[in-house]
Amino acid sequence: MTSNTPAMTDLERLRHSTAHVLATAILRIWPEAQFAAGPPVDSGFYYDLELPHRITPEDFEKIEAEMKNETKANHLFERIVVSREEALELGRRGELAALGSRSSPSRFKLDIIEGIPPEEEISLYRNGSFLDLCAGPHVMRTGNIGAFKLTHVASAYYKGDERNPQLQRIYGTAFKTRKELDDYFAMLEEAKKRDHRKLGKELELFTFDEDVGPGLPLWLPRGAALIEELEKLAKETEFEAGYQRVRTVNIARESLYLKSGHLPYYKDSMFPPMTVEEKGNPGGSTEAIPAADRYYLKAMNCPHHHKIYAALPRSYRELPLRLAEYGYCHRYEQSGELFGLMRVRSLQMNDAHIYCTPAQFEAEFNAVNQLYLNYFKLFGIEKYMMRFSTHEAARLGEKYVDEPELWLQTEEMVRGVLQRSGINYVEVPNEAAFYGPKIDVQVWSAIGREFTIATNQVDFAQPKRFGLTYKDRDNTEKTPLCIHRAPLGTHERFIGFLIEHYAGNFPLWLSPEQVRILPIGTDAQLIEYSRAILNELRSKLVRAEIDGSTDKINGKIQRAEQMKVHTMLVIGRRDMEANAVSVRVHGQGNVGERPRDEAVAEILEQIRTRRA
RNA sequence: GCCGACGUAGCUCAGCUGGUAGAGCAGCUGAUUCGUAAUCAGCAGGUCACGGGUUCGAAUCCCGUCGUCGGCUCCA
Repeated sequence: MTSNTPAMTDLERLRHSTAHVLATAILRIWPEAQFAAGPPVDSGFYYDLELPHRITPEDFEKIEAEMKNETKANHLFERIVVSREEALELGRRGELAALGSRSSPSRFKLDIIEGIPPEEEISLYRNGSFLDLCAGPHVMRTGNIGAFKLTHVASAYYKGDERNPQLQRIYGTAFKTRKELDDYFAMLEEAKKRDHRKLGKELELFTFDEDVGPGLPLWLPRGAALIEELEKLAKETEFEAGYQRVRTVNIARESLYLKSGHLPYYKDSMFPPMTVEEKGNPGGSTEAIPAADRYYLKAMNCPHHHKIYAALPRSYRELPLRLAEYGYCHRYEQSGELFGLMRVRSLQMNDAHIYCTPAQFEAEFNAVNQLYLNYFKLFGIEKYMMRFSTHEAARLGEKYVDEPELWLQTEEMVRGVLQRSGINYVEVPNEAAFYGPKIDVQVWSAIGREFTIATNQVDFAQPKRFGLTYKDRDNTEKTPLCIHRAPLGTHERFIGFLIEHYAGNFPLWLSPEQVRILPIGTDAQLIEYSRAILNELRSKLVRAEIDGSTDKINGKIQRAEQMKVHTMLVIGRRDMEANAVSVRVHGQGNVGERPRDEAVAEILEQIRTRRA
């Protein structure tokens, strides 16, 4: 609210105005409330405030009633331009974000005024007796706000800095019409059904257990099937693209992470080390052995991969060298950050490191971006955004390795790749990895949450730290560039995303249970026929099951549908006699009788081509 | 990590202002020849997250711990 009239959509304008109405209502009930910022957000608006009374959802009704009074009064939103001195004076008298003069100054508003650049105009908005520091814009009158509702309370640090006081943040949403508001809440209800945590439980994909630990998912057989399919996809794709697979261990000595530079930059995100005392020598030698050593659980694969690079002398002829691994990493995320599968402490990354010469960089970096696009096409992901994160010169040596020229040089290379390939991207300063600039890919889950699903990072720092070199054409040793990439992110987050993306209705190739055979009745001959089909499918590596329960056929169908089994083969006497099966597809219902061989062939083809 | 809310059978949930727990589904047993979204009956299943405290008495009140969720900072 401190910049010049920012561009706002009509809906944002309406919601921002609702935030003012919210503040008006709160002051009617709690006149001592102090307000900070109240902007519109994607799903509505919020206003941050400081108040001794803890606002709970039970207070919402009362607050909404006051808000209603304010919209009924249909006050004009009046814009008033003041001088900096006038604004400060009003703030000192407590008249900003207030209904009139108060004993205590409007402390947050005063602080906000301090932050407004001197050349910028300072504006206030008044609706009825409520006056607030605000850049606007607003709707004409409070009565123009069609329908609103408060949704939840949360806490937030002032200006998002944990050293600042914690404020109460009240969230709400608003629309032009009642119907749009109702539709919005109906949509939220629908979205809840897609929540990967709910579906993960219902479809028996994964579980968390207190004894195992927070943020450490256990994959049930049906979830593990999803993992295996993704790995198969990645292995095939990467093999074709010239990657080589490697395998590395889960722990390493402290010295590895000191060398990589992770420890100073990344320590907070790693599990604390374990101290190992080497006792004696199994070989029986009496020679002294280093006493104690600290080992860390690996939080990333790169240092291990660098060691694999270093294991052999490298020639320019071998480059680009692409080392890939689906390694397990462990990161000590803050407890408050954990969120279903989307934010966990143990993760399996679709990781690879590409070592290349500067001349090869553009082609390699671009190939990785293209890999993303191919994957997105396969999964039908249409909405995504590439974020190009760069360094901040002021934080060299602290957040970023102190190599000013290399930063500028590699950032320019990445920018060039992006521009020449015509990919849509946004550039965000001060968000790079400590070792180089990067591209993150953001996607939106069905619930509307934004996630970083993939990453493509340049690393000019670690190869040097590890002393990685290659013998170039001119017989000199040179340091390669390294690209860290994870197009499918981690299994945990990617599968969490896919669950919501498909609402649990996976395409056949991914489906945890691809086919379920449902015999009608328990006739011995029929069971034998059904089992023969089951065995045939399994011999072709199809994840097929048979429902051998004594339920009636409707009951069997119900259970299979509830588990979202992709293809159901209903088999009765009629089918058996015709050497056929009746095919039912989840989401489509009965698609009719098919000759057995044809039905099997069709299933295999659909899996082979990973058809949606 | 910080602020707040929540934590009852495998799952979804009931249990009012304290009087030592209930349903449906799933599970088990038995019966049921059933053609495209639930066949019937019986049985079994809970130290009400964990640990303290208040009380004659606590799933219900208080404190602590753990976990989950909504946010804040952070990230794949």
